[in-house]
Amino acid sequence: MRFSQLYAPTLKEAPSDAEVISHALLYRAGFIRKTAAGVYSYLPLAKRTLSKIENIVREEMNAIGAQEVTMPIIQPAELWKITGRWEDYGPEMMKLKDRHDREFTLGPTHEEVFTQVVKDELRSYKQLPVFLYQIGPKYRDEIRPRFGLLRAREFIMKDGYSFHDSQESLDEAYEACTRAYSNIARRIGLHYVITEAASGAIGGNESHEFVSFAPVGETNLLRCDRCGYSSNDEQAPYKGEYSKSDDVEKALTLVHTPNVKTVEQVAQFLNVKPSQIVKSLLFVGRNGFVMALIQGDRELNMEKLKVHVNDQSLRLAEPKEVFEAFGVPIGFIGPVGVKDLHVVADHGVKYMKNVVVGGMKEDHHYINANLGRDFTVDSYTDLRVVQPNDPCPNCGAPLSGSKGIELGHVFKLGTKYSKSMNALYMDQNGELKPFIMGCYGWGVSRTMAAVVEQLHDEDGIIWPKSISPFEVIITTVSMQDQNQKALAEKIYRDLMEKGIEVLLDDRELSPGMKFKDADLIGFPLRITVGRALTEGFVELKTRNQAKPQKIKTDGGAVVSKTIEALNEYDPHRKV
RNA sequence: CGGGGCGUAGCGCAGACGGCUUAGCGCGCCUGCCUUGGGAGCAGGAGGUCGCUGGUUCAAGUCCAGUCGCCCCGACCA
Repeated sequence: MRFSQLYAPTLKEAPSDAEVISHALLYRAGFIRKTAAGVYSYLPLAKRTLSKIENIVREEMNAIGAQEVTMPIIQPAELWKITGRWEDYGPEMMKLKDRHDREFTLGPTHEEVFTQVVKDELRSYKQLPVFLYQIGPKYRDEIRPRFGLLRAREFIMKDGYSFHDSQESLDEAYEACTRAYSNIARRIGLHYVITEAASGAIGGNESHEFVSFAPVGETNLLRCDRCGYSSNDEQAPYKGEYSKSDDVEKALTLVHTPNVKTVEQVAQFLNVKPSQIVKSLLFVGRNGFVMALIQGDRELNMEKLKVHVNDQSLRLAEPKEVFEAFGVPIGFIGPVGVKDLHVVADHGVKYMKNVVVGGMKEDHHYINANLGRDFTVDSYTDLRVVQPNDPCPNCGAPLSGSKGIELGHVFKLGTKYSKSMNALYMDQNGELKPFIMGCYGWGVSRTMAAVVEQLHDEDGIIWPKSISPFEVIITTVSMQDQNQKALAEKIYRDLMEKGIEVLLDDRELSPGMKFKDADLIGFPLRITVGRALTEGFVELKTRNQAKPQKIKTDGGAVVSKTIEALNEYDPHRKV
């Protein structure tokens, strides 16, 4: 490819809305343009990189016996109503209607469609297991798209689904996919970790995430340096101590706390520690309100609550809803005197005495409230978000925290979808049984951004060889110089003959602009044909190398040195 | 969806209190000359219904209302 013919509009300045480095660099380097909020167009450079990522994913999936298919993006609402996810997934789905007013969604994920396609054809255990996958666009109407490709409303994903007649068979596919994902991350050149994760709205009982390290990531990682445990903070169980109070129960008292709403404000106003307050949060689910109680200095893990009450549609209640139902602003909600309300508490609440809670009356809180005497709890569970320095659930050592980007997610779904969709096969004993299913996602477009987050410097992107749009760029310093021009052309042809993907910068531009573009786009290797040619040399420089090496132009060394440099190239290393 | 903010040339921005006449600046773009090792220089030039609709006014990018779009913060997940 010749740069003069390449559509790669590079920019000196980043657009003002680019918040994160991957967004700014992919934009400036001419990979992407924004079409709408959270919707991006992929230009030729991006298309090349995305294709390479897709091919790596494809090769690894094929290698474990998964078969590629393409399922429709448009899916009928009925399919989603069968499994109840039209409501559960609800607001996050892009919905549309056809001319007959029939409802559809642009697929955010494809469990229903895959199960539907398979259920009438796979009837015997002899036909199992089957593992299918596809690579294509997905649509999620995010509350707030942001961070460019990292949180888009339209994105490219590989999603796979496996169907089994036994847990052991599912375990095998799950293991295989985990290996495949490790290969993918390794071949792309990402630094990552595999963590235990929450399964969220996808459902199921076991789940792991592949998370690449990045400070802008939205996944909170918890890791144990002693035993190697790692987890998403949505999943990690709290295995620490609960502080137990032996204080004598004092008299319940309603106190005036004007305009004092948050835990911090209450603590300050009443001169108590946040750990002496019980935070009361109201959620709305399909059976109405649920009140959750947790010690004031701890964050509540909504995933844990959803699992505990077995309602994935659970969400934090709007202040308006709360006021309409209870006549109290959210800052003053509390468990004392509530009736006909499902109350769930964190284990820690059991051991607290003389706590501060909302007064269920505007501008009032109770002090010295005590469990059993003043309020009751229907059930207890672990509701805490585990934080750095909490003990490791495995070995008890303090956990450390870091941020990451979720790229891959594997789930053991079990029979959630096959049961509700009546997807049955016949086993050896002639019994009809629901498929045991697994589900495996990998974010392809997100991977491109995640790589940029890990591999860049002040000049631009530093692509790993495996997914760089081109492996080599040849920079012709002066297009007026016929010797330079001719040699650049020759190297260009020689490298292409060896199957190397090379871009020839044959533009009539000042050398500065060519160098800047090359660094910005981030090709692994640059061959400069310039002034050194008068002494019979060209220069060879990897993207992360400070100083170029000079190569004699005669004797075919250029091609061999190029191949050598590409093979040794490690984008993570600064040279 | 709630809160905050922004919409002026392809990009980044300036145009306070209502009036500098013809709405500017930098980058980019076009033409010519010159230049060719880190986003060169000189000269000339093109490009705007000031997001849209309505209102106030002798006069509106500028004030008001509505609307659309976008961005940021807020419990989202590939």
